[in-house]
Amino acid sequence: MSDKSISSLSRMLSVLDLFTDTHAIWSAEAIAQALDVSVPTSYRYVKLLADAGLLQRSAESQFSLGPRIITLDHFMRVSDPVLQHAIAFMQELVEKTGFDCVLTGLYGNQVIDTHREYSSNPAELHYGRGRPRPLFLGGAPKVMLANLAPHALHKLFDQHTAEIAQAGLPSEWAEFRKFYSAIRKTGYYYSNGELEPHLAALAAVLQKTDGSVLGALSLVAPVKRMAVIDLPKMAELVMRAARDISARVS
Amino acid sequence: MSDKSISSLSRMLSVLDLFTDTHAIWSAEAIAQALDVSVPTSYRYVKLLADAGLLQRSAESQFSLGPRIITLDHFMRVSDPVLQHAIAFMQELVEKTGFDCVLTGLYGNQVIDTHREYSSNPAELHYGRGRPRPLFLGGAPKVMLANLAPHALHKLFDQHTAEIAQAGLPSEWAEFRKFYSAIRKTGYYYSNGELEPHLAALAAVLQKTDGSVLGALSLVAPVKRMAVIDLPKMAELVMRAARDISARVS
DNA sequence: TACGTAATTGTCATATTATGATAATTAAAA
DNA sequence: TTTTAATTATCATAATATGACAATTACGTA
Repeated sequence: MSDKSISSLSRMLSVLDLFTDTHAIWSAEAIAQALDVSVPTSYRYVKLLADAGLLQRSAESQFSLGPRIITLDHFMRVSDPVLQHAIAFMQELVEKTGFDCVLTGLYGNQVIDTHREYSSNPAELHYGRGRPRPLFLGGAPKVMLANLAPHALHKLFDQHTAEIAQAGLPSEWAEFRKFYSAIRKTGYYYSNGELEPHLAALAAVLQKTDGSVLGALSLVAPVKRMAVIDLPKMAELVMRAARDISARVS
Repeated sequence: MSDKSISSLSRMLSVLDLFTDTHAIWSAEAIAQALDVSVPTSYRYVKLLADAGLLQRSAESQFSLGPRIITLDHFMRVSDPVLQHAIAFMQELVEKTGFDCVLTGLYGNQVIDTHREYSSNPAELHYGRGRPRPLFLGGAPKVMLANLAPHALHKLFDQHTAEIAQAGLPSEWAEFRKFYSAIRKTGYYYSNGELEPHLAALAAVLQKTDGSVLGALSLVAPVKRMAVIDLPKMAELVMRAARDISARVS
């Protein structure tokens, strides 16, 4: 690590990291400052990225993320086998329960929702696809981590000490492992107000026949609507759908 | 132009161009061939792009588009003012008409659908966000081009002679211009089976107060369901929504 | 329209680093 | 294990990315 001369290639790519939901527009000059490169170089980066469609000129000598991202995301969706097979089952779950249904993926250390089927009255003014989520809060990450190979889980444990403590999870590896092991045995996880105070979710894992994690399937609803729900029955529904999807993908 | 030594930066970015909906998975070796670089270099590219999250390792020493694209797309959606304001109006249109409602954007020479509100029985097993669309077919591109500054339209005319001919549009600039001018005056365009034989669409333009094009708003439905539709009334609905959205954005 | 300012692109010498050939290592398969 | 393929490391060299500076273009204002 240290500061082993960053390659220009990755430096150019790091321009994209600047663009977030809260800071969606950057000037060439601001980019130059942020990356510690000269202004002409910043313009060069921006030009190349814009030619590739990853950035676009916005009003007033500002730049924002470009249309190619939308297209690439489209390609991902139409060629994602999990998504392909999951949608029908998700729609069915929504119909049966009246709750929102969410599909989540685990990419390295990143948990991202990849699809959401909305009920007629969605649980909230929704985030939808692409929202980055914390690794240790909420149902979907729980069931995915619970089904990871032990060494993979241990790696995450070592890398995220602070986050783990903050989420109120055991700081001892043995305890930590037991916690997730229990979830795996249960087969689902019910999260009550963990990610957002007013929302509850019930999640089950999607996995290939070899046991590797494909993602997670969740039903999401306002906490107060959960009062009258038969949790085991709902869990059975979600787990069956998760198994069916998993089977289709394999 | 000619073959003025392509920079390594853009060559690396061109890796992304290889990934499409029909060819979503590439090996490092295939990439090396496609870009005409050595295999080690191909691995270098792939590694950098994967570190940035734009690619990810797929099974069996293959690579596919990565999770960062999903996140970036998410950022685009939550920070896109047109999308923000359009959704409510689109939902209302769907409710009133029972047809699907589509939001489209024009990015340089690219027409891309950016959002779709589905009716209870969607017009087709849908493409949704991100589908790249032809420039000269269908309603949305028509109304957007019709409201471009003349010089911008002329530029497109010069660059796409073949496509224009194939779409059955005038090959003379004067005629071509008149055609689009007429659409602009009408305020909307009704496309019957142009993009896909069984679909009809009615589109109106979204534009800023200075006249620049923001996008297009369309209602889409199967051709056969159009038999009983009062076209002028429907046009009025779409145009009003388009004006309302435009006003909000400005 | 012309002017003045900021934004953007071009030029060029130099240092940086991207590249291919080859070798070494790791991962997967048998 | 052995064998094969996949991936990374090494290193000399050619390629090119970079910054300083200048030139140009775009843009708002008088």
